[in-house]
This record gives sequence, structure tokens and C-alpha cells, in this order.
Amino acid sequence: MGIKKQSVTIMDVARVAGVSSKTVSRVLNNEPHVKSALRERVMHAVTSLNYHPNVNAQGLVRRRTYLIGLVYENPSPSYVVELQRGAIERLTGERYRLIVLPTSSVEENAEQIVPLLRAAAVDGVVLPPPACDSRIVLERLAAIHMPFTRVAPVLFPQIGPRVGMDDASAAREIADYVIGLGHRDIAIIKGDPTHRSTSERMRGYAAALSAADVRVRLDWIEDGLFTFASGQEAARRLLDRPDRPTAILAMNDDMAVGVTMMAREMGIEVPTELSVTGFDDSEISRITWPRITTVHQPVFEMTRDATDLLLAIMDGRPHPEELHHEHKLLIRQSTAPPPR
Amino acid sequence: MGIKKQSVTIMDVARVAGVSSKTVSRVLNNEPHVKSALRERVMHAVTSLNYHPNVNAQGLVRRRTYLIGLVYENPSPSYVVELQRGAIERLTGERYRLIVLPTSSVEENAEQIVPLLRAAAVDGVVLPPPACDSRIVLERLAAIHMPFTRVAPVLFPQIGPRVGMDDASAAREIADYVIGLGHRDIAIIKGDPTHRSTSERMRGYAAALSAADVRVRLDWIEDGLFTFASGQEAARRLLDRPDRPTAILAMNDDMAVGVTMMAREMGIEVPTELSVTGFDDSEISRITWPRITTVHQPVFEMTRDATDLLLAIMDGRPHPEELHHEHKLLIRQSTAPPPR
DNA sequence: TTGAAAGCGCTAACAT
DNA sequence: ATGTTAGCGCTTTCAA
Repeated sequence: MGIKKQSVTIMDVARVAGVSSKTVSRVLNNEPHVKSALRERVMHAVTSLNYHPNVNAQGLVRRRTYLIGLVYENPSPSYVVELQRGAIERLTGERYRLIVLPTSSVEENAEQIVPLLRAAAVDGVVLPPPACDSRIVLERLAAIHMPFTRVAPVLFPQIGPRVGMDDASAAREIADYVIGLGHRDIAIIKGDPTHRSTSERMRGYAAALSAADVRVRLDWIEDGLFTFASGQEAARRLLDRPDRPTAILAMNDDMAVGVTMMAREMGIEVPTELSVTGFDDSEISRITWPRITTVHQPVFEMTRDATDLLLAIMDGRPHPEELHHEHKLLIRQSTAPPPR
Repeated sequence: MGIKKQSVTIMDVARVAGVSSKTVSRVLNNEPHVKSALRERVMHAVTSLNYHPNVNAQGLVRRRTYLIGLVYENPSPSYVVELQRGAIERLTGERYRLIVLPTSSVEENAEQIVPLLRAAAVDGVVLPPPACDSRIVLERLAAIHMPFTRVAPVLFPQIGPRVGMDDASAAREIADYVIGLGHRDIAIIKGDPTHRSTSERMRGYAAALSAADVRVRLDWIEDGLFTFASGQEAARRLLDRPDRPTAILAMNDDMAVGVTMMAREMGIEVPTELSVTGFDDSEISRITWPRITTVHQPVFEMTRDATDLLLAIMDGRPHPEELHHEHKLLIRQSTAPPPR
């Protein structure tokens, strides 16, 4: 059961083609110095025998597993799927395959992540947030010389090959837009404090508010965890008071949707009585009502390019140390000028 | 780059522990007949050298790759993530790793799927819908003797080890509930016609309607694709007429949410003017407003158990041919008695 | 341009 | 209870 019988090997192909196994190997790996007549004989034998090289044998001598890891911790399904799509897009047609390695918390399990990657025997790893911002993960990776690339890192901006976007300026842009609508009573729901993008986005919001001379009220800054439920709860605390804000900036879309749901339950109409913004342009921001004004984070593109970078590194090809993708403000139906 | 230098091998461990490599192998694989003194010496050498067995070498002799494939095609991120969670849950702590193999269309790419699995060199594969209902996939898999298990299959009910639920009776249950509320003008939005669960759910709806003597109007049966957008469009066609239905049964949650969104745009209130039901209990059904009345499909549990079954098969352990999980009707806020 | 031999790191089979 | 030998299927020398 489960153990393949005697499967067809390179020797069988060699025998059928009437050549040595090395010639078969040359043909299969597109090496030069093979007469095209032989090449054809070999290819014919390969197809007629339905030969598939044994990856373990290849890997053993080449010291490779042709496995790429993707380490993530994220409560948002649409974000995770985008991440995977980007990596798989680039891997399609290559011999490399993708191993997904979700973890409940990078922060808590930082020390276990690299051992896990070793156990999984990956050749390299793509690190989206928050793993890309974990000093421990980066150090342990460097210690064992495992190739990696970082997606949208915030911390340690010079370390390792990376594909980035500017979280702070994206956050600033969306806050500027809300301020431009006339809002002055603006609350903020932060993301998971262990994710560094949280502080980065905070910087952006703060810059926009202070540039417009809007005083930042500390009791209007709520903690969240990037989850729908945390957005709901934060919204309840924010809206359950007489002097409630006219706008809430949530650090991702899931929380923003949580805010709109809570507002509805409390009889507060979005956007006429309350403006709400998200972050990411994840699927949920598009398919709930009102559609959430947000900023498009190019997750697919960044992960695809980070995977490309990783392949270049592992193959020893020349590559840039850093790539960059642009965010984009998406004005939708959850924002409007403040009441009266 | 990317190529590990001379990494520590079983020979190094043997040398340090002062034993033969076979003894190290015995210790590492928990084989009997090793004195505990030696065992400790070996373990000590292993940790002090930070030794990790080479999976390629192990795999070469054991004829295994310790890779499990998960083939899916699904437009719903929350469904996909549930699927993956189930498989990973069971694989955690095992030496097996998960390779994700999304495909744009099982129907269109049926012939490529098994070659893809061979190229990925997986030891076995978990097949959720719709791959589990593809005759071609099942036949090709059998032809190369690759172990597989099926999640929630509809077609070929006797073929292969499988973990199921009863789509038809779940559909019947939710339709019965809507009828029980007093509805008689009931429309249906079908799922992707290449997914067999679509016809299965149709059977359930039809049984409920005919048992209650509700005439099924053919022009109230709309085609959908399991996507949010397709639900929206179908809803537009259904609601954009004077004799519109008082209830719409959508074959998954994404489409049901699409219906509620379209209803809102058209000024039709859910649930007072229109009742809407979904299917799956995916995250989206819980976090949009109104929350969708739906039926819980135990995706996580089914996939976890299918993975468990697969491991048993591959290890040659005894195992059941079929497992079963129960669905559960979840009455939420998108349904109410018909107007007047 | 082709082939023979050696060996990648491990375990199965067979000693002892 | 422990060690020796012989591969697993491939690619990398190196020789012809």
C-alpha cells in the first residue's frame, strides 16, 4: 500500500534507447553534447515507458528538495489565499512546489519556525508579514543559510532581499482623504500589536492628522487584532458614548466590516452618520454593504515577485535586493462627509 | 547560494557517539533492540551536532516523499482555508507535509491533474469537491496506484475511501425550513454545474418543494457559479420582475450574500420582503448583515478525517472505507415569514 | 560526443 | 544487541 512497486528508472530508459544512463540524464537535463538522433531515441523511450525521474534521487545528489515554504499567520482567509496565489503563480511550470506553513502566532512560536522549516526540508522560504518582521526568524534563517525573501517588511528595512510597499504612506493617504471630506472627530482601530505594519500604519495616520491640525484623542485609539470580531468590539466601545467620532479608520478590511456591522446593530448609518475605512482591498471589502473605502495592498504581486526573487537567489542568478509595488486608494461607499 | 555546504550526516553522528550508522538509524526510527545507554549517547550526539536526517536519502530508500497533495478548485477563500486547515491539522506532528494544488477548473484540466500530482511527487492526495467527483481523475489515480481519499463526494458513491456528508438531505432541510415559514414563491440559484453537489442539492430542494406541494417554477431556477458575483446577477434577474419570489435558496453562502447585496441595491428588504438562504456556513455567512441562514458543512472535520484516512492507507493500517459527518441547519437573520 | 565508475545519505537484509 | 554490506536512482567526475 502506498509504496510504489518497481517503478521505471533511468536504466530502463537507457536500455530501451540503447544508450547509457548518463546520456539519458543529459537529454533530460537539456545538457549539450548529445547528437539529435540520440536525443530523439531517448525522448521516445521516455514517453513510451512513461518515465518520471525520481525526485528523491535527483535531490540527493543535487542537494535540493525543490520545496518552497510559505510561512504565514493571518486571520483573514482572503489575504491568505492571495498570498498563496502569488507564490503558486510564479512556481507554476517550475519544478519547485509550495509547502504551506500556517502558524497560530509568529510572535509566540518564533523559535519553532526555523526548526519547522528544516523539518519540512524546504530549499527556501517566502516570508510575508508578520514572519518577515521577526528578528528571531531572520536570525535563525541566516544561521543555517536558508535562502528567504521578505514580503512587505516593515522592520529592519535593509535586511535580506525583499518586495515592499509603503504602509505608512498608504495609511496617510487614506487618512488624508477622510480629513479632506471634512472629518475632525476621527478614531482609529489598530491591528495586531505584534504585527509591525500596525505601528507603520499608525505613523501614517498620525502624520495625516497632525498635518491637518486634527488633535489625536487617545481614547479614540482602540486596540484590535485584525479580526472581524475585534473590529466589532472596538466599534462598540467607540460608538457607545455620547461624543462618538464621525469617522473610524480601521487597519484592515475585516475590522472595518466589523465596524459597519456594529454600527448597523446600534442604529448608526454608514456613511451618512459614520464614515469607515479599511486597508488591504481584500475580497470582503468588496462584497459587503456598504463597500469599504480602502487601500489596495498588492499582496498577489508582491508575493509573486518575492517568489521570483527567491528562485533567482537559489539558482545563483543575479537579482535586485529590493522591489517595490504601489498601493492605491479605493474610494467606495463607506465614506462621506460628516453629518451636518 | 541555496546549496547547503557539507551538512552533518548520520556518519558524523555515528562517529561522535562511537557507534555504527545503523545504530543511529535505529535510535532515530525508534526501532527496538538498542540499549538505553547507547540510545542516550546517540541522542546526545544528534542534538550536539544539530543533526537533521536528509529526507531525500530517506525517501530514496523508503520509496516515499512524505508529501501529501490537496487538489481544489474553489472560488471561495473561506472554504479553501477550511480545507487546508483540516489537512494541516492532521499532518501536524507527522513527517508528512502538505502541497497545495489549486486548479482553475477540474473539469477542464482533468487530464492534467494526475500528471501534475506525479510531477509534484506526492505520496497520496486528498480530493475535495469537485476533483473527488471527476471520473477521469479517479481513473488516472487508480491506474498509477496513487493512494487518495475523497471529501464529500457525490458521484460514484462506492468508489475509494471517503468522508462524506449528505448534501441532498441538508438541502432538503433548509428548504423545509423556508417552506415552514410559509413561503410558496421560492426561487433557487444553482451552483457551478460542473460540481456534482449542485445536482445533489437540487434533489434536496426539489424533494422538499414537492413534498409540500409547492409548484417548482422553471423560470425561478437560475444558474450560478458559486461566486459572489454570480449570485448577484442571478438575483437581479430574479428580482427584476413584478412577480418576484418571496424566498431565494442559494446553493452556497457567497451567492446568498450576493443576493442580499443586490436586494439592498434594489430597495428590497431582507428578510421582511425577501428571505435568503445559503449553504456551507462559511465565514462570510457570519460576518455580513443580515447574517445568512445556512447549513453548516463540516469541511474542516471532513478534510481532517480524510487526511487521517489517507495516512492509514499509506501506512497500510486498517481503516474504514467510509466516514460520515453531520450537517447542521443554522437559522440566522436572513429568513422570515413571507410579507403579508 | 558518449560512457564507466563513484558516491549523494540513508535503511533493509544479513551477519555477528 | 550491534555492525557490515549492498543498494535506492540519480548526477558528477573523469576517461575514452
